[in-house]
Amino acid sequence: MTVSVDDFVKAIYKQSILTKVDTKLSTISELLNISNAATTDMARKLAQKGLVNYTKYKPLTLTNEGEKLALNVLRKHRLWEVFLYQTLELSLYEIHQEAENLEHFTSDFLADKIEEYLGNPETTPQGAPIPSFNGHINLDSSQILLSEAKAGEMYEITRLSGSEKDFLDFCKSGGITIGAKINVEKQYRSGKMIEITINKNKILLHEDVANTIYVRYLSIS
Amino acid sequence: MTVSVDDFVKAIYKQSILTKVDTKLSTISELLNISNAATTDMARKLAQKGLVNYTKYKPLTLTNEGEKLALNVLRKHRLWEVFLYQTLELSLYEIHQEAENLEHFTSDFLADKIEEYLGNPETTPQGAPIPSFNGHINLDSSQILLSEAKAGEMYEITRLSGSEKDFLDFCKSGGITIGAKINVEKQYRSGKMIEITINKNKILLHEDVANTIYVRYLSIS
DNA sequence: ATATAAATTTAAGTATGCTTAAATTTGCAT
DNA sequence: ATGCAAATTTAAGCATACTTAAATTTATAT
Repeated sequence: MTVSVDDFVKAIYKQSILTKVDTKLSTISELLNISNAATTDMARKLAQKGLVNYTKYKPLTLTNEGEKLALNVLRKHRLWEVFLYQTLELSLYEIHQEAENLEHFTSDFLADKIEEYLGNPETTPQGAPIPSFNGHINLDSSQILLSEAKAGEMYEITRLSGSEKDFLDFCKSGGITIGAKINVEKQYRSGKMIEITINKNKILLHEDVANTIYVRYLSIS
Repeated sequence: MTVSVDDFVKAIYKQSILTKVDTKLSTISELLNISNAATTDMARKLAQKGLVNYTKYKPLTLTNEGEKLALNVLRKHRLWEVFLYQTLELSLYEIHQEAENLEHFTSDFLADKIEEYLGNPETTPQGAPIPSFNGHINLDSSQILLSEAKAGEMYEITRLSGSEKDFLDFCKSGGITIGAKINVEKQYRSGKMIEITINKNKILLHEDVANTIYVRYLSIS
């Protein structure tokens, strides 16, 4: 498969698990930064190849085959992230950038070797689950988006799914790291903001940010 | 740069240091397994980009810029080879295959990190010198091709430059490894063969094979 | 129900990196 | 020096992965 095909199925996959609504063609165009015409083109080609279900004017979904490919690419991406973080000590931002390139040119054989070397890690340093070689992925249902957390309750941060430098720098400086305990102080629904405290520090987050942070409910605070 | 461009300048570079004669266009076509028409096309495009010196019907050479690019790609290739061999314990054949893909998608930044992690290795497991980040390469003049070695003299194997599975398997099973001491028994110039002994074992090699093995002269045998 | 806005598709065109076939140039042998 | 073979270039064409602009379909609001 080509880089474009990998990225295409990966985009549909990520979008489909992120939001439960159907994946609009234009959403994929935006994610991949290509025109709608190019997306239509690709959708037709990949339908032909049996990777995408495509009917004119309808949302895009992956076939089983397409999902398998997406998970395979995601697996390689995430194994590289763990490796680059643990072994070569790159930053959270750097590992994403490098893995984005390496994922497309990593054989299944090499991915297995990396996985073995790392001791079969379950998640990346950002807390993302790593699909197994056979396409299984651990979608932990106890994790919810921070934007969906209840005010007055305590949670543990389990995953930072954003990959932008600003986001990761902000999280680091604010103590928003995997495993950190937080209190959700208030949800400003109309303002699309959420107020949390970490180690007595108040932090106000916009929904866009809270939508890329996953947490797990801690019953007793 | 694209994969094709990387491979093109790499092919010219390798060819130019391997043989001292001018690099024919058709040689590059063969090495890259593309048509002469495609090579002509690429040569014109890369001349335009300042990477290749190209005049119709004349041999191909690299500009300084082109050589720098070739050495940069070679550096990444060879750093990956060391890494895959030492850290992930792949075979000599496997490391070449994987590095061939990874080399094109490795940032200078990542290459530096790998180099640092490995402790600034001088050569690959096959004995090939690793160019430095600034494009310097240690072309050890004390090394000669086995095919040019003198009968009756003793040599040390310093490099296996072939990358085919059969070649590497043959070398391994015959004890032809980096650092091994050999005696050159006879040069069958007309038959393009050479007879050597390693650990009392006689081995007869064809010129094609002897041309991918580098040795260093050992004065006292 | 229907106009209109939004989303999507179609059409035409571009760059890259190839192909094969035909034309041309170069170099070597006599 | 010339004529032929080998090497190279030109020409025409193809697939991929895009672009913009125009046409069409779908969804929404009144």
